[in-house]
Amino acid sequence: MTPVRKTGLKAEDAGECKKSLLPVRDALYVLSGKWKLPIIVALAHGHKRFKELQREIKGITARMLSKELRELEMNELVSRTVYDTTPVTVEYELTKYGETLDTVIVALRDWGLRHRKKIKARK
Amino acid sequence: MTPVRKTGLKAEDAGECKKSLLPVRDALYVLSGKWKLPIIVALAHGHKRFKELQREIKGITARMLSKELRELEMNELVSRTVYDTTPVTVEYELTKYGETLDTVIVALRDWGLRHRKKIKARK
DNA sequence: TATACCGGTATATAAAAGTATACCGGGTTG
DNA sequence: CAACCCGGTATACTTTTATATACCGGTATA
Repeated sequence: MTPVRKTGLKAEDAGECKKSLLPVRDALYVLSGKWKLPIIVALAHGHKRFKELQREIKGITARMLSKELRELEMNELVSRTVYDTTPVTVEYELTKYGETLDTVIVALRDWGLRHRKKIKARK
Repeated sequence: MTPVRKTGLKAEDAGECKKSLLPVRDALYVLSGKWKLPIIVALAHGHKRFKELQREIKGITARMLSKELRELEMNELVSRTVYDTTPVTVEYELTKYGETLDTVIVALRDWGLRHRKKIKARK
């Protein structure tokens, strides 16, 4: 007896499935927190400065923006470049690697859209 | 000038992208919390009773299991069936709809695996 | 009769995540 | 000289999320 599907959830045995829990967690962790997505989306259209981001992302405090940017930077999803202008300019940009999140964000969006419709429909 | 890619992050204009933030959030919300994934994975191989789940998912308390199952049930990802046996049996099962999470979990897993490798490689 | 299993709930607490607010040095503009 | 912009940090606080622990009624088993 071999699995019918290669990638499906039920196709894999319990051991395999449990092993995949960690990578899934890793991916979710990278996107976790209230502000990561808004930041990624804001940077998807090109580099932005700190204050630009803060103005564009409604409601975020400097503290959270700074913290989340640092985490994204540590995961190499975002790059930080300091320009020695006056006053100093700091530019944040989605890295090439950061752009690979594309796939997973699209998957989340598509399922999310479907879910929204379902939830609305049942009222 | 039209976008080169149809589904990519950068392919869409700012408005479109911001709109997609909500569905992405919805999808992430459904998977949010420490125990949702472990529960989904445990149920991916067929129905389980409450205590079975609790035994299988190491470290979860009855309170959290109960709470997370209720949330999954509200989102129609999991069904709850009470059998009038003695003692009473309560079975939880992934719904057909719950199985559609498949795609997004696979996307997360694949990116997560890639990310794991990257992080390990740079040490 | 005592003990254990089932499927939970209630209460209290701890830990994590997010917010509010003030402040910093360096530079520029009025 | 005062006020403002930049790119943040520090401290204290609130809210959310998760844990620990005790307990419940009903039934079966020793």
